[in-house]
Formats: sequence, structure tokens, C-alpha cells
Amino acid sequence: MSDLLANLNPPQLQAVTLPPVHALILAGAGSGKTRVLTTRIAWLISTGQVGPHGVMAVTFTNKAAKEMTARLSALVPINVRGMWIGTFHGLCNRLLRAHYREAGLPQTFQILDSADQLAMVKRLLKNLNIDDEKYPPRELCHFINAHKEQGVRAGQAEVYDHYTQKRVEIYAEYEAQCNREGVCDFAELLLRCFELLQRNEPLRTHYQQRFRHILVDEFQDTNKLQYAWLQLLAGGGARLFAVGDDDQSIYRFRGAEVGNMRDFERDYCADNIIRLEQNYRSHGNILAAANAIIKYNRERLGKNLWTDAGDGEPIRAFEAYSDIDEARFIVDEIRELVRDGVPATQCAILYRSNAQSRVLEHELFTKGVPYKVYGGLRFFERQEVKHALAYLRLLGNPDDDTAFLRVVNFPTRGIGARSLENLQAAAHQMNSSLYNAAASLTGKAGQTVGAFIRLVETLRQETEKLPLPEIIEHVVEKSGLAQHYRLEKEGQERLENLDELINAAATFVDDEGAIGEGGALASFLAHASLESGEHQAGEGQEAVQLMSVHAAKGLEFDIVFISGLEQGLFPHENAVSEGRDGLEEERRLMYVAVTRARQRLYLSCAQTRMLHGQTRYCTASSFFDEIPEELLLKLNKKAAAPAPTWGGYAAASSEPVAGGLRVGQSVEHAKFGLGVIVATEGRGADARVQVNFGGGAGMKWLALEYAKLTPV
DNA sequence: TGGGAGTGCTTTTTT
DNA sequence: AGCACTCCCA
Repeated sequence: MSDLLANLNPPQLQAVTLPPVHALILAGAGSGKTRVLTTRIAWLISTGQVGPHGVMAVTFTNKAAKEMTARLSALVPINVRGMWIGTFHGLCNRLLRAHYREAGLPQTFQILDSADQLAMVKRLLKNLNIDDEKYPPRELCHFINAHKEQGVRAGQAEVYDHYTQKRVEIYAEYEAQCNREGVCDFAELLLRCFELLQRNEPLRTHYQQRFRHILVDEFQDTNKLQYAWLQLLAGGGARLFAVGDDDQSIYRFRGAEVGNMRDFERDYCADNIIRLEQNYRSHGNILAAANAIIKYNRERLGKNLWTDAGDGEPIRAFEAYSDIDEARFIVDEIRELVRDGVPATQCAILYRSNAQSRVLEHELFTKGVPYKVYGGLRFFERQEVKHALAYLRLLGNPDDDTAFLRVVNFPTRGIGARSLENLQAAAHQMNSSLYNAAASLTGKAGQTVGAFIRLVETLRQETEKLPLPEIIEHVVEKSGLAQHYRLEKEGQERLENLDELINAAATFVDDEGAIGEGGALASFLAHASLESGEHQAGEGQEAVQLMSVHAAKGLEFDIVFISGLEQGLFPHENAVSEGRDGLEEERRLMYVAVTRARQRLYLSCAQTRMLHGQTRYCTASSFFDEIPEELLLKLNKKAAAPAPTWGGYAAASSEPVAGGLRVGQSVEHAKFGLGVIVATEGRGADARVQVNFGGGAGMKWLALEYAKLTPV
């Protein structure tokens, strides 16, 4: 016990040993948030205040849930296995599986991932004869998800114009189709679980009384529905322990409501707010920069990180001539650091958008520096894996049209678009699934589709008694998938991934042991949907880490490079154009990026950058101005004179149009102020230039004959 | 059916 | 620029 609480600082100790009250823990970056969370659970259990059975801990990512489970089991000698520790979606899935009947779902209901959802919406639009240009499927998905995340069903949606009217109708159709097929998208897991508890009093009471302590990680990332779900579960006297950092809220764009923290404060615990402000990660200068930046945000709950680790090194700033030049600088620095003994895995290059990784990768590759890029296609999202899963889904639930369409003609078996159109029409008319409607097809289509149906039936019979990994092996082979990839030129890797899928199933069976409702196959499919898998190869290699700032949240490195710090890129122009809220979110993003660094932080920008196939002329990010000068060490003292190493491009296109005005030239306009010429057109009297005046006047085309531009 | 050409989009992302 | 997606033809 004393061991458990040893080495906690006073606020940490206070948070961990709080009596059974609602509490909000404002945990700054690197302040030991996960430690407090897990120790709190361990303390509650080991002091006998609650059994493992009475605790629920909710996170956002599987990774966080796993880490919490691992750390908890190291702290208390209990079996952590059966505890309700997981993601919002994972826990809702668990609850819905246990009460599928009450929730109105088939026992083996499947989970649609975002790609499946998109496919379903597209299919729906086609069936309903709706123009997908006027109603873009992606937008519709967002519309549907946003409504579900607000807890709003199609029937309750607000309609304020014709366009929305139509979108709500599509939403309603989508709901109906999901119900017909017995599938749930991600948001549906939460909403359905919420509605189930709300509607079903005995069930609600049961869980309300069961969970005495509910702990939430990354509370600033919760959306409306998640908060409502928590409130509902806590309605029977459970204590909510919310840990979060409003300064690290960077997921507004996908529905996170920072406002939930304020609401939580109001709704539950005006008196029990604890701030964890001592940072154990970064040196003083890094924290000073982070604090200075985030201070520009308004409406913060207020927090100031400090450390007793000393100031450390100054923050290194570098202004490159081009993105290529920037990459060269970063890679050279890394090579030097590695030569000096810094492990490559402790060097991270962060960027605002993934497109920026290309140039960096190119340079790393050229110089022979091993690197690993995070983000991108994950294991369970690979097409061959999704194909295999689709066959498996059909075994469990033939009504799953998404799965049906995915593999009905893959590998090809002569079922063309025409046959499928007929089939979809028939299904629509019979109000049944495609699988069911197949029997009604006549002629050639009837034969080919019939053969497919028989294939699935045969597969189901043959695999009925087999253990999970063998089911998959059998299906992969007999469906023709394996043969298809054997014959494909580049199919080797795909075959390996299919083998890996079988391995994953074997591991899953070993790990999970107890198989939930609906059998091993259903559990595994849910697992595949909910955990798309950090199943990436090349783990543990000595490699430089490349990732977006978002992806870096929660991680830390000795050396961090934040690249592309240019106005319009970081802060991103789309965010800036959203106004103050947008800019503030960018600032939080910058705050997250800065606080990833333990020892040394590099900030870099480029004067020109290739973006969307065009050279852009950039000014340094406004975030540079928000960092006190004395914290910065400017690495390129050489003035920003036209570079001899100008990367080769851009020079040609920047011939002066008149009076020495050329692309890249900074100019001043009497009305619009300072700007940079980004494009030119014509010569002499007809010459026009496009000038970027930044936030104020924006982009303007000006005729040189009339507009007075002074080079600066 | 399948591939080649043409078209359009392009912040961040977990479940 | 690079990628995904569609369309059209052999």
C-alpha cells in the first residue's frame, strides 16, 4: 500500500486518495496522468472501497486501454481480465453483445467501419436514385455521424431547408438499411447503448448499481453523446473521475466538445478540481515555450506547467529556403545526433499534415537513415484482409449486404454490374437482403449468383465445427482468395497478410480465452472492426519516427523536430478561416507538439514549399512570434538573402514582370498592407500580380498599372 | 472483365 | 505531385 503511493507528488497523491466524490483532474502534458488514473483504481481496490467488478475505466484508444490494463495489473494482484476497462466503443459493444435482444440487434451483429459505412451510403444513394454529386457520400456520413454523436435520430433531426430535409431522409433510409442488415456503425454502438440504458430501467439500474467508480481518460476528447452516456451510467450514485487537459483538445473536428470539461465542472464537482502541473518530461525552456504559446488562448481552465529539471537547451529555430532544404537540415541534424549516440527512435519529426512526410522520407532514404512513418493503412483495413473478413461476415450474417457486395464477385466469377443491379432491384422490392433475394434471380445471373450463394453455404457447413483459425484458413483457401493472390504479380505480400490474419485469430483465441456471446467468430470480427490494428511490421527497429502532430499525442521523445511551421500550413489555413476557435485549436496542436520533447526541440519552416503540385511562398508561422525571443536559438544567422542553393526550381518562373516585382517578393500596399507575390501574369502595362496579404485582405489579383506596390 | 486514360481532390483521425 | 475514383473501350 505505502508502495503504491510512494513517489507521488502532493497533487497526485491528493487525486489518487480522494474520497468517493466526483472529481476533475486537470492533467497537464507529461504530468503523470496515466499513473494517477491507474493508481487511483489500484488504491480504491486495495483499500477495499470497491471490488474490481465495480470499476469502469474508459479511454479513447485501444492502446491507452491496453496500457492502463497492463499498468494496473502490475500494481494490484488481481485478475484485470474481466474488468470493464476499454474504449467507449469497446465497452458499448460488450454491453450490446450481452443484451443484444433488448437492444434489438441480431446476436451476431456486425460493426461497420468508416469504409463500410461509406460504401453503404453510396449503395443507398444508387438505390434511391439520388445524385451523389449533389449529396456527396462523405458529407452524408459526416452528417449522419454528427447527428448520432449529438444523440439525434433521423426522426428528431432539425430540418431547416430542402437540402437538409433530403439529407435527413437519407439518414432515415440509412438507419432502416442498417437495421435490416443487422449492422452498427461506430457511432451507432454508442447511441444504441445509450438508448438501451435510457429505455430499459432494470438494465440501467443494474449497471448503475454495479459501477461505483467510473474513470475517464482524455476527457477533453469526449463528445456530447459520450458525456451523456457517462452521466447516465453514473446516475445511480457512481463517482466520476475525469482526467483531461483542455489545452490538449485537438479533436474538435470530429465532434469532441472541450465544453464538456466546463459542463462537468458545473454538473459535478465545483469543489474537487485538482491540477497536475508538475511536468516530468521536458526541460524548462521547452515548457516555457509551451506555456507562452498556449497563453494566447482564451477561455482556458487555467494551468501552468513547471519542472524542476532545469532550463535545458534553448529551442533551435531554423528557416530554410525550401522544403527540400528543410528536410536536408533536419536529416543532417539527426545524423549528427545519432553519431553522438542518440538512439534514432528517440528522434521524432512531426508535421501538421501527412503530405509533408514525402520530402522528409525522400531525404532520409537518400541518406540511408532508417525511418518509420506512422499513420496510413492499418492491418485490418487492407483490402485482402477486408475481403477475407467479408466472407467470414457472411458466414455469421448473410444479410450483411456490405460484405456480400464486397466479395460476390471477388475473385471474379462472372457476376457483372448488370446482374448485381437486377439483384439489388429484386432485394429492394422484396425488402430483403441481397443474399435472400438471390434465389429469385433467373437466367444467367441466377446461375452465377446462385453458385456464389452455394459457395457461402458450403463454406458455412464445412467450417461449422472448426476452431477459429482453421475457419479462416479454410475460407481463405476455398473462397479462391488465396489462389487469386497466388496468381497476382504483387500478391505475395497479400498472401502473407492473409497468413497473418490466421495468426491474429489464433492469438485472439489464446488471449481472450472466454469467448463472448455469439461465438468466437463474431467476437473476432468485432475485434477486427474495433481494433483496426497497430499491426505494423518493423516494430522496435532503430528508426527515426515520422508522424503527424495528432498522431504524436500521448508520446514523448528526447529530440523533436516540428517541421513546416509556416503560415497557412501550421496554423493551417482552413482552421484559420474558421475564425478564432479554429486558430485556438491549431495553437493547442502546437502546444501538444512542443510538449512531446524531453531534451531538445527544433522548430523549422521553409520559404517555399511544394504543395498540391505548386510551389507556395510562405511566411513563418505566427507561432514563432508567440515564443519569447530569449528561448530561441536561431540556427541560420545568415540573412534571408536569395539563396545560391535555391533548390533549382521556382527561379525560372519568377522572372520579374515589372519594376523588379517577381514571385516571392514581399510588397506593401497602401490599403492591404504587407503581402507576398505568389503569381504573376502578363508583361508591362498589362501585368498583374497575385498577392497574398495574409489574414487581413487575403489573396488579391492586382493590376500593376493601378495598384501601387512597393517592394519591401 | 480488366486495364488505360481522364478527372478531381487534397488537415488532422479513432472507433 | 500523387492518389483514388470513374468511365470507356478492347
